[in-house]
Amino acid sequence: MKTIVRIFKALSDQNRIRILKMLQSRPLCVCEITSILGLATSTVSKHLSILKTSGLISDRKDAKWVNYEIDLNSGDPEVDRVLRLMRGMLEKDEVIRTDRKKVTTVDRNRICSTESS
Amino acid sequence: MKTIVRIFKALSDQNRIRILKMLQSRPLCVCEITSILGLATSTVSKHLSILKTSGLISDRKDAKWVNYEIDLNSGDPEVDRVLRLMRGMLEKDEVIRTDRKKVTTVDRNRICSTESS
DNA sequence: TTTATATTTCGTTTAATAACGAAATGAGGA
DNA sequence: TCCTCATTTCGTTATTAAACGAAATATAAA
Repeated sequence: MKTIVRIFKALSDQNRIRILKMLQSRPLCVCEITSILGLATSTVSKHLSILKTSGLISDRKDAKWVNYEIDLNSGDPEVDRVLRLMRGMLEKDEVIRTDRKKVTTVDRNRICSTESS
Repeated sequence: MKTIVRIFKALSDQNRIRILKMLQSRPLCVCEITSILGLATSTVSKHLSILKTSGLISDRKDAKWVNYEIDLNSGDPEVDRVLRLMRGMLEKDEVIRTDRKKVTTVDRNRICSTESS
């Protein structure tokens, strides 16, 4: 039960839903997500840790970046069910659509470092 | 998007999940739910209003009671999807199982009024 | 119309959450 | 080793949420 509540809590925030929907396109690093959401890095990092604790996503080191990705084969059938649900949701939402476009054009080598947006 | 966030917020509380799972058995009035959860009436009423605002449940007056029930054919496909998801979830959870048992034996004519549990 | 009772609303308190900037961590490259 | 830079953690602040009891509503019965 605690697991399920944790999953729904993870999804009960607009920014975390946006992150999850972005990750459906491809794995992203913290700074890419930060530049799309327009939040502080520390805030995004916190959102990602909440999603990770819920089991919906996982992280993987890649050179100096940490890539976050949707955790398929998490082993938890409840997580899989929710991830399938999220696949079909919000596909026509305007916020999600523009986030998706940004995901295709964002370049971590430009975006990150000292520069902004 | 706001609708979806509202739905997940509604489900991000253990007591509200318990209520929703109870309502899968049959419609219940506020005092029946109150006696099973062991919370104050006003608290349960608030939980029910949150679930209702999310579109997951609806209420119907019946004599001096207000029956709450799962809102099938809500018209909203996202609500239907989530309700279907919840159907298959937590079926083996201990808390949910004991709640279900209590639902079958609870009698609003005895439970309500001045008496407790 | 009065009384009883089921439910909602109000006001308050306490706990949880989201946001930020600054400082700490940790891994790669010079 | 030392520096750089992406990320996390820490400390703080402001907002939201959950709980309660008391008071207000509303409906049935007397």
